[in-house]
This record gives sequence, C-alpha cells and structure tokens, in this order.
Amino acid sequence: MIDLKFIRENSDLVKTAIQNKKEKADINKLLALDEARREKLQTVEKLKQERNTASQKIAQLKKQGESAEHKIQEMQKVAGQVKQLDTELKEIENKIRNIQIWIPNVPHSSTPIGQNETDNVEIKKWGEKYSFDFEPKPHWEMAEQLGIIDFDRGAKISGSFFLNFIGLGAKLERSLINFMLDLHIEKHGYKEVSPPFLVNRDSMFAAGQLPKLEDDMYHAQIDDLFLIPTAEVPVTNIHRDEIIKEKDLPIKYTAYTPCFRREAGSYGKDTRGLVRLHQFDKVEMVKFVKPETSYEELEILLSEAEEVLQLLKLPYHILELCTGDLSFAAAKCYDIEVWAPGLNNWLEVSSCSNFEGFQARRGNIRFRNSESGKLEFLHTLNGSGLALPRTVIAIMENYQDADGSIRIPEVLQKYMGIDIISAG
RNA sequence: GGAGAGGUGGCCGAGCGGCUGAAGGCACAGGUUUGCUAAACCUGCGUAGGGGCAACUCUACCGAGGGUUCGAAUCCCUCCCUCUCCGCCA
Repeated sequence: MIDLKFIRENSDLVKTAIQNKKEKADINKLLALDEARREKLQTVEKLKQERNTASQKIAQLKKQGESAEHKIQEMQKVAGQVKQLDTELKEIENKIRNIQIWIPNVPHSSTPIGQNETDNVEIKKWGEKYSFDFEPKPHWEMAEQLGIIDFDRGAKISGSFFLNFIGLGAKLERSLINFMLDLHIEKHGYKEVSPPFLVNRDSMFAAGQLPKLEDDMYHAQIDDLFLIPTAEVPVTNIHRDEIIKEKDLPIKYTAYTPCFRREAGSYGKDTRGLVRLHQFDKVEMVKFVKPETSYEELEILLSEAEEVLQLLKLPYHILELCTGDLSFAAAKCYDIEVWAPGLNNWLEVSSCSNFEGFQARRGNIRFRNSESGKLEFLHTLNGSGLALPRTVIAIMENYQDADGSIRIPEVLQKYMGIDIISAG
C-alpha cells in the first residue's frame, strides 16, 4: 500500500509507476475523493467539537441541578447531522480505499523501464554450460526411464500439473530441501520456520496478493482460507500488527513449504514435466529490515540464493526485472534463472525482491526509530532459495550421463547417501 | 460441535454513562546523585487523521461493526479472536 500523503505529494510519480507496471488505478479520481474527504472531515469535526462542548455543559448543568432540556434538544439536531455526515464520509473513505488497494508499489529508480520479460536486463552470468557428447535429454524422459517421477498418477489423483515424486525422486526433493535449509540456517543465519499452509484474507492482503491475484489462488470457501502460493505470505505475516524492537532488526526467516498456484492465466506455455505445477516445494527466505538498509539487504539476499546454485555447480544468470515484469508489491526484483540443457532454456528458480514499506504498511508492521522516536514501517524482502522442481530439472539435465543416469552433486551426496541415480 | 471466561496504551493491569486519552506498575528517553556497575529521585513518554509555514489546535481510537443516548471503554445486538473444560480426532 502506498501512503495517501505520499500520493498527494507525488501524484505524477505514482501515475508513472502505475503506467509502467501496467496497472489500472485512477489517481485523479483518488485525489478528488481525497479532497472531498478532507472538506467533509472538517465540517463533521467542527460539529463534533460543538457537540462535545455542549455535552460537557449539559453534564455541568445537571450536576448543578439545573435543567438541560433546551441544550439537549439543540444537540439532538446536531447529533443527527453528525450521523448523516459520518455516513457520507465513510462512503468516500470506502471509495478511496477501493482505489488505493489497487495501486501497485512504486518501482525503485534503478529498475529498468520496460514492457515485459523481454525487457529484463541480464546483469550477471555464472558458470559454464556443461558440454555433452550426446544430445541431452529433457528431464521428463529421464524421469520416466528412472522411475523417479510419476506424472500420470499425479493427474489421476488430482489433475494435470500434479505429480508424485517416487523413490529416489522423492528423496532428491527431500535432500534438496534439507540442503537449502541447512545452508540458510547454519551459514546465512536465518531462523527456520514451519508456517501454516492455509492463511486468512488479511494475511493475503498484507502480502499484496489480494485483491489482485485472488483468481490465481486456491480458496477454501467454507472457512475463507487460501492455500499459500509461497511461504512469503505466512512468514511475512508472522509480524503483522506488531511493533518490532529496533535492536532485533534485521529479522531473517527461512521456511520450507509447498506452494499452491492455480496458474489460471498461463495457458499452454512451459507445460511439460516439472516446469509448471499447481503444487511445488520451495525454500524461502524472508527479511524484516530497517528502511535504510533494505537495498543492501537485497544484494545479500540475492547472493545467498545464488550460493545454492554455486554449491550445486549449476550455471545460471541473473536478470534485473523491468517495471512491466515487476510484481504488484515489489519495488525491485532480481530473478535467478538456471540453465536446463535438456530444455535448452533458462528456468526461473528464484525471485529476490525488496518490497520496501509496501507490505509493512498493508500489514501494519512497524518499529520504533530510536533517532526520531517515531513508529515507522519497516521494509520487507524475500527471495526463493530456491524453488525445488526446477532445481531438480537443472540437476537432472545438467548431471545426466549418456545412459540416462543422474550423477548427484557433491554437496547433496551426504543427504542422498548415494552419488548416482543409476539407469541400470 | 457443546459449556464457560476474556479481549483496554510498547508490555502488565485498573476502570461508577459525563470530571477517563484513559489510574497504577513495568519498559523506554532526558536530568540529578554516583569512581564503575547497580540503585534512588525528578521530568517526559500512545496512535492515526485534519487545520496552521510554526508554537499550537481539533477529531477519532479501549478486538471489529452496528444500535441506544445530548454524551459510551462503560448499556444492547451481531461478528471475530484467545483461553479453559467437554466431545471428536492426527
């Protein structure tokens, strides 16, 4: 959420942001409503003041045993007016809010302006693509041969884009989760959280998922609960409506959760194998930080996500997202894409974003600034570290042998207990 | 699901329909005392939204939303949440 006062004072900036993010929110209408609101507010408040002083007078009169009838009758009129005006005011405020909740975060000045993913800027490449003396297979062919993923029965049980990891496939998934969690906990200093996988409406709103993305989420209607699309949602909400001690910042959490996405808008693209699923596992990192440190923290977050791929020795590159590809709530975002030789394509395995105060304002997450003595919204960030199935793709396709076996990356061997998933 | 208890400021905790934005305590900040630590004492200290360049001032807020009233933290209704007990269950 963007501060109304900020919008009032920086309307052009906000309008540009809306345009660059390809969102729709009528700032002119908002400003007009805001104007009307303040005008009405002054009228009611004046009446309320009148009422308050009169009420005191009445109390006084009654105490002295005098009649207050005249005053009371007078105030009955005022009370009616106040009620009427309050109702009108509430209507205006609702209208304002209904515009406000659709205003996206303003991109950071360093974010490149652009229309869509083709305008994202590659800022880094890491690792050499492995060379093969055979045609690298896509992972789904390997998976079938090795019997480590069961797509068909996933579809039977739940529908398309659901699957079963079986045997060593399931163990690979579990090993990766543990490897990533251990890295973030032990080396990067995050605290592990295992949060709820179903969250309420307030939590979805605070994270910036609602109202925009309601159609993309699974919704348990009876209880009005949503299946989380990412651990970001429950973990960011851990401190909703809280005031955090300045000395406790930054707070860093890492969480493994499954993620549930309806993928309502993603027609026919990337639909094979593990690339796009309705349910997938992910290890997430979330940070609560002081505003002045958030961009520094973003770079650190990015490097911590990168480290997962570096340790797995998987080639990747980093994209700085352009305004048109930036999510609703983010001010800046880096995507990490890993190379998948079987698909002959890059796959997004991590998004590292700074939300600045956008989520904090929606979720009312504050700290007391010791310098100013004031309560301030802190900044939130999060990054995948990493999304599992696509990491599995990268391992399968980069570490494949001619016979279809998968060599296990060194750092995973102690988790897997083996060094190869053999086709034999 | 059934029965009961409760939701007040950063935290704990009082609170008769008007004198309560809210006692008291803790925490925090500044000051005095002090060789250091600790302690004692004094002072200050809610949030949000308006108006005024400013000192300042007004309004709202005691889980949420309605209602009664000239006036509600205090009375009534609805809802939400937490806790305890019972039932059910991993």
